[in-house]
Amino acid sequence: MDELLTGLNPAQKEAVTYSGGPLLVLAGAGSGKTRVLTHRAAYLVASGKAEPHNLLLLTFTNKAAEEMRNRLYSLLEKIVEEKNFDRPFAGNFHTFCAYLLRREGPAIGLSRSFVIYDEDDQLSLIKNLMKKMNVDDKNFKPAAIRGVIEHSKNDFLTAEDFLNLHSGSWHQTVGEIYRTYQQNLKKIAALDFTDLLIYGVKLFKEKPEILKKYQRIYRFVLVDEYQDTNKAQYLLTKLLSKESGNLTVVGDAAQAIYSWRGADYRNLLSLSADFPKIKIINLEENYRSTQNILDVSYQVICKNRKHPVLKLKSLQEKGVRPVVFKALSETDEAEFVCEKIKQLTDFCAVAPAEIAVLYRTNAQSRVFEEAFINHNIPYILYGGVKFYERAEVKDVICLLRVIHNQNDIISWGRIEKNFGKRRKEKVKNYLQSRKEKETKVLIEEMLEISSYLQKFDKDKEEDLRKLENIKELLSVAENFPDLTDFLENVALVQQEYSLQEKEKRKKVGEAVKLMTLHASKGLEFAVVFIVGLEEGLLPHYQSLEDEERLEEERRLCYVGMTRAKKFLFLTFAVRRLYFGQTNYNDLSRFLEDIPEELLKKEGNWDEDEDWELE
DNA sequence: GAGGGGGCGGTTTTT
DNA sequence: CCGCCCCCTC
Repeated sequence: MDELLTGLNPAQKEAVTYSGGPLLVLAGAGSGKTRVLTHRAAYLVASGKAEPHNLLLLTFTNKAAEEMRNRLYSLLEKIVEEKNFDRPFAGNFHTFCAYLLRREGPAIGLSRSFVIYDEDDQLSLIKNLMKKMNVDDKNFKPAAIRGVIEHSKNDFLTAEDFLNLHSGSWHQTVGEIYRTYQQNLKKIAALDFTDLLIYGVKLFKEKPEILKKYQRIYRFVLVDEYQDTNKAQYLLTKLLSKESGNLTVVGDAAQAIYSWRGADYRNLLSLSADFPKIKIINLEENYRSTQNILDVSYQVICKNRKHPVLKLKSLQEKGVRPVVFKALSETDEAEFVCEKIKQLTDFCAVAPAEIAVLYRTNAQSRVFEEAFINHNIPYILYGGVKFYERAEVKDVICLLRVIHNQNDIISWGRIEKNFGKRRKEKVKNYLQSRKEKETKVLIEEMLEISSYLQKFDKDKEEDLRKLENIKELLSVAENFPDLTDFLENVALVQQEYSLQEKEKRKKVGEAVKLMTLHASKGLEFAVVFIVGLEEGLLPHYQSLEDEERLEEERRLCYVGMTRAKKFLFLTFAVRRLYFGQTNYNDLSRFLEDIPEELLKKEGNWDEDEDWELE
């Protein structure tokens, strides 16, 4: 038990051992927050307050969930073996809700064998409905409508609420689409991602006896990255822990960067109202960055007024001042980054793998890719199409989904479109005669009868990659012989199996990382370049008019800066070619917020050029 | 059913 | 400027 506390600082220790009910841990960047959460969970077990199955650990993303699970399981390994305990549930909200609804869904009228629709399926369904309803897709963009529907659902607004709330013909039409969309999901027995969460809440609200059952099982609810929860997730955690009061949440409002998809950092703050006796612990010791980096980051984030900001203290040395580089153009900027990388790797013993280039938009990556190729710098580009979203993979999955649920008209529609009418008929015939089989066998047989693979030309590199991906899918299927399990994993775990991903993994240890600021959350690097610090880019031009959104851009900048352990470079370009247009942007207001003496200027500054340009 | 051409849109992205 | 999506044609 004591080994769970060794190496923790006093605040961390207090958070791990606190036994008085609701607990809110405000954990700054690099302050060891996942460590606190997992150690607390393990401590509850070690001290005999809970058995592992009484714990429920939740977070938003698979990546974070996996990290959390691995760390916790290794902490619990010994005791689980000794006492023959089950391992606790540690996963993301959607997976938990899917588990819950497969079990208890019938109580609120759901089919146990519902399919889960992803964004692509949602769009197909919406387009499908719009055609039937004779709505033109010029004035009514399916993607926009999908967004509106999702937002409404996140706010627990039904189609009827939506129609009552908005007048205007555009909204009335969208409301009608929303209503039809929901009806169709019901008919198909499909749930979209948001449904998983809101039906989870609905279940608990409408069936108190079921809620009670789960409250008694999960006597300790622990949530990581609480600033990323949306309304439904907030309600879920609140409902589950209402009886026990044992809710532990960890988060940092200053790192909330996902409000555009429904996350609301105010959930972190409203907990105090819902649990008046909540204990609040601040983690302000930073193990990651030098004090110089933290000072610069603080100057940026402290301008935010709508949420508390922690003042972090570094446990590392003072370090060197972050550099601000003025580039003449976007190519000049990329050249500077290459030069610095060469210097750092050649003379400062920094490994390329320890370096990251972070940008606001994916479109900025191209220039860096070109420069890295020219300079022979190995790199990995993050972002791009996901394995399960690849056309060929999705096609095969649709074959399986119609086995699972023959009413799935969206999958049938896709099969007809991508396989042709004749092959679709063959698939239909096959379904009449099939027996229970393992997933892999099912795929093989269906590929055979639909002669799908013949679509591809082995001599074309592109097609070869697609065949490779299908092969990969087959080997995933080996791990999930049960079809329902397989489809659930496909929908919710979304692990990467693509060939590209394998190549990436091989390079991880030796290449510079290129990614968006969003993608960098939770990671750390010895050297960080934040590029394109310009008005219109960071902050992004679509955020300039709105105070809330500007604050989020500022948090995004802060998240990027606090990824850096030793060296931080901030760059901007006076002139930039972007989407084929030359722009002359002012330097970012976030840079102007930093007192000049905290930075070191490099690049094309004019003699005595004022820091404050405005 | 495939392949070419025109038009348009382009922030971030997880489940 | 690039890439995707849709539609048209053969």
